[in-house]
Amino acid sequence: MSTIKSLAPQINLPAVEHQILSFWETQEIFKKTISARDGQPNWTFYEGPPTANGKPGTHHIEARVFKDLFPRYQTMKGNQVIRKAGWDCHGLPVEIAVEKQLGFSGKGDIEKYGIAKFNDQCRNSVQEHVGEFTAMTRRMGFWVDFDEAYWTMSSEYVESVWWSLQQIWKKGLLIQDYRVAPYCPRCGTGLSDHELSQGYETIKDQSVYVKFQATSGKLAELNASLLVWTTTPWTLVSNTAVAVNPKIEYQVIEITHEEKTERLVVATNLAAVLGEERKVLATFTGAELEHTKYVAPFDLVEIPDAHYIVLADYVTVEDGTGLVHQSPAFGADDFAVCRKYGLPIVNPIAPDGHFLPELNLIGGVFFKDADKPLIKDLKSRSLLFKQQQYEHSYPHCWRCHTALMYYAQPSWYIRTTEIKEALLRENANTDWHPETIKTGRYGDWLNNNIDWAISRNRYWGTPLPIWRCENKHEICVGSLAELGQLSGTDLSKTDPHRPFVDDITIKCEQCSETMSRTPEVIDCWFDSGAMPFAQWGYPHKEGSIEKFKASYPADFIAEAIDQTRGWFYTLMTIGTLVFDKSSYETVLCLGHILDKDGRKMSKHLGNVLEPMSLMDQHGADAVRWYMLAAGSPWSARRVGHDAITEVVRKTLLTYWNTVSFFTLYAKASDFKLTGLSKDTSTMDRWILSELNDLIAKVDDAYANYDSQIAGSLIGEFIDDLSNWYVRRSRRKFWDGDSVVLNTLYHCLKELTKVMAPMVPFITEHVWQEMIRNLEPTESESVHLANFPISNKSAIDEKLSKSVRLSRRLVELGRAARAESKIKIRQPLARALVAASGWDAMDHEIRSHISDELNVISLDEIASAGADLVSISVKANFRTIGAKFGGEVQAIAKAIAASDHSALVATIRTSGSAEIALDGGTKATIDLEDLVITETPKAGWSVSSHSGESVALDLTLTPELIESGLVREVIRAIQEERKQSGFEISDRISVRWGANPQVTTAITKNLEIIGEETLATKFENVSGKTDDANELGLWLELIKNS
RNA sequence: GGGCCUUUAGCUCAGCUUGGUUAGAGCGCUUCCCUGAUAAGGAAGAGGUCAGUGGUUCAAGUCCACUAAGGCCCA
Repeated sequence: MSTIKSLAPQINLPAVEHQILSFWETQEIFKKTISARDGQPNWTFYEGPPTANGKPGTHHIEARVFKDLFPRYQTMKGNQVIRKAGWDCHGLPVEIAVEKQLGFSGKGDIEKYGIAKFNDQCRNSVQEHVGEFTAMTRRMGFWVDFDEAYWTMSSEYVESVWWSLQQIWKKGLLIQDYRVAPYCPRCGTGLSDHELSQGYETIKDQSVYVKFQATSGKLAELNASLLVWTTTPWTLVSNTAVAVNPKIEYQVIEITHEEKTERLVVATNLAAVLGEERKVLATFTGAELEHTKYVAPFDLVEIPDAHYIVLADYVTVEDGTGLVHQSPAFGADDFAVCRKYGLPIVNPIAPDGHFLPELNLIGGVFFKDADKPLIKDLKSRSLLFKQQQYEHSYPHCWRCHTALMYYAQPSWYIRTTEIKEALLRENANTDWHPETIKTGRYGDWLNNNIDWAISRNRYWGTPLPIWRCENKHEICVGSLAELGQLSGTDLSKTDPHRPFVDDITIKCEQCSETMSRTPEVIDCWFDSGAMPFAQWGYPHKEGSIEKFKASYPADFIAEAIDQTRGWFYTLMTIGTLVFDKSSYETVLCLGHILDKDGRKMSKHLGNVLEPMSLMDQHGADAVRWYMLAAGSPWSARRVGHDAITEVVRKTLLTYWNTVSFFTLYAKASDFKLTGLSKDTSTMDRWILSELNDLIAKVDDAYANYDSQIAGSLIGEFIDDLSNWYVRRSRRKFWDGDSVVLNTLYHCLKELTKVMAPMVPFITEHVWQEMIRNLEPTESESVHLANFPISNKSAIDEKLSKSVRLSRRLVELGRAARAESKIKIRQPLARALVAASGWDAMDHEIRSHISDELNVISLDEIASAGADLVSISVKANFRTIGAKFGGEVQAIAKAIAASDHSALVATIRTSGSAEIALDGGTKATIDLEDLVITETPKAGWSVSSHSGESVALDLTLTPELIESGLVREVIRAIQEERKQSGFEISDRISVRWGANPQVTTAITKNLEIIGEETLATKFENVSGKTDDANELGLWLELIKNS
């Protein structure tokens, strides 16, 4: 027979959490939550693998809290939720970290060092950081299976990725093309669009207006020059053409500039750049200017058959001159236009970002540094019309902050534009939280979809499995086994990374030439987007096909908003490319975590909250609750210590103290668990109604991925339970009433289960210390329990409303008390109440009001008689506005001017009343159109709000004063008991002395005082009043032995 | 340059979908009250031109337009 343990109200949450962590581990609770659901429906969650290239930050906790809550909830709902951890191992971030560590400054250093050794370092770096992520993940209580974690660098993962690339290649969607793409000259690699978006910085550049002398057609006859504006003077070296918009109007304008007469061509709408005084010599449409030849600004590189005007619709008159200089190697639009005209694509810049060394003037100069000498040269040849500083945001490498260049380069693309319709279809079927992302940010992105550049000229990544021969025959390999067969070697033990795969050659089936691997590795975003199948090694590994089929697509994924173009996109796209179906059905898209001042957390600002110490200071539950329930998960939120402390105080400790309270009194009264009693009070019925309502609503909120609503509902219930149910039932707990103890126990048990997915530690602690203690046959862990089922028949909406009204009336009464300056300990004879809903309020609820306000009787205000009550009335604009529209002000005025008592009397007897308006018209109003406030006329303390009033009769009789004194005495003795450190059930003897008035009160009420304070003996020590309190009372308590 | 979001008390945020006449809550501050579970609870007070301007309406924090500041995303 277990006896109940009394749990101290003080609790060290972080310390408890460490105990719980070791309990979970030794008992393998996580594994049991999964094996217990064998044979039950799968609920699939995909873990988006963090890149293990640095220490985890507090923002990593955010997504992981949500990734834990819903799987825990679904498990409690009876589903099997398999959770594989994952690590994103490849990619530039890892390479950069290693480069830094080794003090490298570019690709040359890596190749000198050796790719094999470098990649080894990358592998080590990943393993090192994974340790820190694992520790943080464990500490926060995020349950994922680390033993079965997938690593994107493992052979089976890489082979699976190869297989998917082969599928895409077979569909003709994996191709090599020249494209102008953002390129980091330092890293020596192109960047994908989702990488690009992370690195915009605002910088100042020199923008220049340059004159190109026309040499053919009408413009040459007019001796005019094209005026061209550019923010990238270095691209003028490879100027190939000038684009105009065929529909825009252009003018030849004569001006005097720097004491010379010049004739310049600009778009009519932008002619203002030439100054105020200008003479228009001719007007052309852009279309008329096509093929006009001109003299190129520089003659440093040879560009044959070029330098004429071309037409392009993208040219606008928003800035510049309406004539756009074309340098096809360095601009995507330029490239497309020049290709259309069959113009050559000439690139004078080497892959390291420096101009080719053999060039005059700027040979060997870094592209960004070439602007100055080039501008100087233009000036010396009088080709520079004007230059000015231009501030704009320009893309930089997101890792090394080097200014990027748009650069024509051979690159491998996945033709995602070919499957745009399918992507839009899949997106339409996806359940986004919040919903706006679907058609907003993400939908826009899909609508403007461009082909995915997936190759990287780097080292540490999944090698692109394409082999080619001299004659451009190519083959895409889907596994090491296949590669071994083609190359005629046993590769089963080969690491499928560079440089090992680079050495493997194949004999071309078509021409017998040697095929070697194309040198690129792939975008690591492809790796993570392939995890739905690659995590199982699909389709090569044994059993992977079944496992994949059972877990595709995911029911649920969750990440922060920056993944819209990252993982959310690659996951959906690869799924659609390979299986014609998106990889997930529901996606929760979270806002970012900011510091307490609303700034992004970053190392260089020094405002990063270190997650481990945050959790060790406040507890992981507190951090979890904050992330889940404070503010909207989808908007950016600030995190600071104060906000988390509040969670502890308000929610977690209030919950814990209610538990502690229960155990204290359950122990004191030798509690027997009997289940819910049929013989309950209104208060019991009320809290059980609230409980069942809570269960239903939280169930709903969790099912809809709304942790914020779940959190606020739970918070309200904890407040109801602790600050109303327990507070109002205190007397019964003191008496050891089995009904209230069982009701409270039931509420706490169900509440614990409802809260468990959000705050798994403290609920587990309560489960072990209280529930398993009383019910040893209950499940081993709260996380193995089923989610409670709401008993809908117990929900009593009317009762709930009635209790809410009673609590509002208590508030009003307390305000009236404060106003009157009469302490609550002093009983009053009577309070009068005016409120709709009072009639329906049951006797017990009314008694709680009189108890709280310490008044002997409580009556409806009408019973006080008409002469005692004054009535005031206001228009209820909401109903009157709906009924009368424009007349509302006139009616309100008429109501205000009417005899309020008479108006109310009429409506109360006949249901409606006619009131006359200023213009002679009449309006019929009824009770709902009025806000009635009834207050007593004199000798009362009154408080009113929204038509509800409580009035206190302030008359004090000698009897009332005496019982006030008795209450003071009881309170003083209780305080003294507490001070003396007595147990709540200790019996005591009281030695006392007091002034005559108090002495009379005490001697007349010894029995009551004794009952309340557990005092069995009283001894009046007369004359002992030297150190009496303000009441004139002296006390000494002795514990009975 | 384009799109989206935010702007309400000293601080953190509700309220806006569905417009209604005293704009709420928490934290912090002051005074007081209650209390044999509580690190809690309650009342009162100080603290708001609901970013600004204009419009729609009998009535705007709420709807519309524009502007500003901040943020995010794209170019």
